[in-house]
Amino acid sequence: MGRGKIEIKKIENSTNRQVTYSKRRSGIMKKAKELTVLCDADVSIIMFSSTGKFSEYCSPGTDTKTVFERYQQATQTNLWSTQYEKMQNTLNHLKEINHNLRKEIRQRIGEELDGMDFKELRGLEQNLDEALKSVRARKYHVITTQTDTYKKKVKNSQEAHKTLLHELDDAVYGYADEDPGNYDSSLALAHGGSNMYAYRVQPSQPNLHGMSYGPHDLRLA
Amino acid sequence: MGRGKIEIKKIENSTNRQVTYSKRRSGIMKKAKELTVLCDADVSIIMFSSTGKFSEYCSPGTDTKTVFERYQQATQTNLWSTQYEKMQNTLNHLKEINHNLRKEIRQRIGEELDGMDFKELRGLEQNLDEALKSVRARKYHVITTQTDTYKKKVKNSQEAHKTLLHELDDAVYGYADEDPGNYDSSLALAHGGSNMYAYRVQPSQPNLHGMSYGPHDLRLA
DNA sequence: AGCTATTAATAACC
DNA sequence: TGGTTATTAATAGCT
Repeated sequence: MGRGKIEIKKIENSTNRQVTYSKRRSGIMKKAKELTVLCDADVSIIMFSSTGKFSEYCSPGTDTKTVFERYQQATQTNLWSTQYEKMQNTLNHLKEINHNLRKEIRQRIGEELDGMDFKELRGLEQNLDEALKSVRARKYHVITTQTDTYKKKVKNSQEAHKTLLHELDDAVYGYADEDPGNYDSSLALAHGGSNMYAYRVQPSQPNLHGMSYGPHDLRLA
Repeated sequence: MGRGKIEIKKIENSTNRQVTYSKRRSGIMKKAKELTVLCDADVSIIMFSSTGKFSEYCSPGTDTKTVFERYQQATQTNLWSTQYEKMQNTLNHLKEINHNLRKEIRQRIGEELDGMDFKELRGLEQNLDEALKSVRARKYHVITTQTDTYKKKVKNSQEAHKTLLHELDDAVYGYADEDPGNYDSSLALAHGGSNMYAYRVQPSQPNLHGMSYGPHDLRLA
């Protein structure tokens, strides 16, 4: 269809090749558009010229990504399956670990003990007992340190106070100072805010519902 | 180009539409082949008819996947990055949760208490104390149940034994029976296998090193 | 699926 | 690139 018939073989003249590419490319694109409209089809065309110039056509009403996903469905060859599966496996692995960690915590809280036999219960009991000792030791360490710190603070304040008083004595007038610090606050802490730790398990129960990744179901239950 | 000019609008007659699709499709595929040869181009065509029938063309010397990767390069749009990022976020989220769960367990074991203030330590102490009570209660429940079960078993065995002896008396010859059951096993359990629970934390430390997903770094630390 | 009158695409030219 | 035109190629309507 031209001034002369041509043989279908590579056009060696580079300029001619470019010209022909350009013209025939628009021809194909036009045909694709017509097919899309006439036959209500979804068409995706991607092409690169010999010089690497990129062109594409995609039917309106869809997009290249969608077409490509349908293509993968149709050819049963998910090009990303390897990556997806690895990720999925990792996610499942983490989920399982998470589950186990949660279970362990529940058991350490004293819940969900039904599945445990005597041996395990005995081990847990000993373990908790030792933990309790550690926590108590640490608690006493902290309260002692804190008390000491306040003692020192008070002592320093008192000395500062004395010094001030001396300085005031040296001067003509004498003022009364304010309370140098709240010595009792550590004890207040010690008795208030009971059972604060109980909330700790709560933030470990994340809301991961409704997360999904297209064809692969990755909801985290 | 036909017996009459046609308007470029959807062909309502389903049969006609199918026929036209089929003819024009082969026309486009032919054009694509010619373009490939004449102009040394890389072409990928994917199409779906209105009935969902899939067809493709791809220039020899490349493949759809490669073309698609070049397409992504050309358009600067990694179509999977969104999905990857979502997954990555989920993985990071899970990792963080995991980390927190582990930390909580370590604290419940009596380790890593340095960062905790007095209030928290006091809460944890109370919590552990209650847990310990629950575990002990459960332990006693289990051992009691187990002991009762064995008692009943032994009783039943003894009665069976008696019955057998009576039957043997009725017969002419008398046989000595075997040990009817290991009554002591529950007590053996009670004293053996100490601290079995201590190993429990171990399997919660998975080896997830060296996992990666191409351009996105998904190692799980 | 074939046939063919007719339209559409395009090779060679500017 | 973009336009013109002689010519070939695609295809609409029919069987």
